[in-house]
Amino acid sequence: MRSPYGLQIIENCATCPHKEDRLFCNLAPAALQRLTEITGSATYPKGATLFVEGQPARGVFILCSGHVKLSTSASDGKTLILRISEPGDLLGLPATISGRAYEVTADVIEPTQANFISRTDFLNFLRDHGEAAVRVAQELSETYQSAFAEMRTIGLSHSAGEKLARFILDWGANHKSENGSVKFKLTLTHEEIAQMIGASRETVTRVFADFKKKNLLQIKGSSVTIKSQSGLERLVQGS
Amino acid sequence: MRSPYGLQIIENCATCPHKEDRLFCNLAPAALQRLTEITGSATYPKGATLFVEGQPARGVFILCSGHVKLSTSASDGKTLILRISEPGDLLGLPATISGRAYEVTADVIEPTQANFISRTDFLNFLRDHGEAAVRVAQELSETYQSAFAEMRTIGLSHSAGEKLARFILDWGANHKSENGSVKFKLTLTHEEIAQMIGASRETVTRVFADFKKKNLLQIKGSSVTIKSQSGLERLVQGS
DNA sequence: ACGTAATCGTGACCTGGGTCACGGAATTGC
DNA sequence: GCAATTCCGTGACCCAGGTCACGATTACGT
Repeated sequence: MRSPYGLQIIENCATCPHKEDRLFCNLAPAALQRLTEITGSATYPKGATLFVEGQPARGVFILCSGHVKLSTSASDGKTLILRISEPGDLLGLPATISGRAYEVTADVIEPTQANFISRTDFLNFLRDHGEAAVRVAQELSETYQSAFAEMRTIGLSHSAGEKLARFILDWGANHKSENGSVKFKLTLTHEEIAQMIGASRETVTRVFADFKKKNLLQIKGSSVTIKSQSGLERLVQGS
Repeated sequence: MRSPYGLQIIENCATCPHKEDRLFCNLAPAALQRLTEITGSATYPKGATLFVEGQPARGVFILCSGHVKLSTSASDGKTLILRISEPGDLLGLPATISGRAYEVTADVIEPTQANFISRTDFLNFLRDHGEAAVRVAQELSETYQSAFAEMRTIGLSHSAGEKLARFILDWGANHKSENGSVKFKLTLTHEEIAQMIGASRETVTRVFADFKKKNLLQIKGSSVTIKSQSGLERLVQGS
């Protein structure tokens, strides 16, 4: 079965590749059963928007495949990208739980399949299954702590070079490729990277050029190779 | 009964003035009973530290009275103050739930009474009382969303003036005093304010002077009066 | 009250990086 | 495979605000 966007559909959670390592795995069978009953699945093309910052929370999305960009933007149009979500992530959790508005905007950046659970269904489910509620609290705590780490690197304003180095190291760690050497595809535009580290597009270009000149990185098209992990790490720690 | 620091001690949660509006109020009596069993109380002098960023989480603190400063700091010594906690707040919740290290440092800035619940006791309590777990998830979500709002104002770097204006409006909103006009005590040093908005001490001084000159504020010692709410609000919204 | 330490006020200076303005390279769409 | 768009690279300019330096004030301990 294929979606309109050439996306392989994952039939249900039992066969989902993220079954093992994610939030609601080893719950009691009854809980799992209930969960599948209240879950609806859908696919989205690149460019679709799951929800928008400020919109009242409708419910949570569980990312099955594809990538989604979470961002927030100021009145003057400036945008800050907070995270690129991976399959297995829950989107819109804090807003759904607290009942406030979504605090970020979620844009699909590549064809994506996601499950949806409405707010009321989800809250009832949690109330009936304490174990799941604790799991959710844990997930929230972790989200909080990473958002927080993010915030530190932006807030305690390091230089643009430091922030970019940190970003590359993080990205490399999550997108390790095969052969041992740290080489990966960086599918974001300079503009997007700029928005992730809180800098301008031009600065990103310049710092990349600088890193290349200093032999910290090698860049060919969208593929990046880290030539000197230690060099980047040295940049990250203050001074 | 008085503590060594001249602090009025609150005997137990039943008589606590925050009983009504806080996290674990209208729980089932059994849950409340269990909660008091696992809660220990203590008082702390100004300057004491409840926990330090990076330390493994021991448990949560419930602030009964006094104020606690939550901050994080970078290797180069720069500090970012995230929040001044008020009585009724839970401190160290995300770290305690997730089992990771405390993500902030909590320093007592005025004599304080706080209750403590150890991590294992707390987790067991949550598992046994699903309703409380949902409550905790809500609290986490809200903490997350405010931290997040904080992050936006710092990250989408507005000018120092904008950030200070926003800070003053927020502070004023939470510390409204009597007579209708917005006048309040600002018990923080310029240094601390600087750390809250991510600026240097001198800049804070200068912007304050500027606001005073523009008749937005009136400052006498540590008491601040907002002369033109609308003027400040105009500064806040971009451009 | 008095000395010490912490805070505040202000000027001079300097720089990181934002902004503007292009032209060239690379994708994308038809 | 050609046009249109989007992205990348780079120079010129500039300014908000960080840093340093130092003196004036205020708060605090004993």
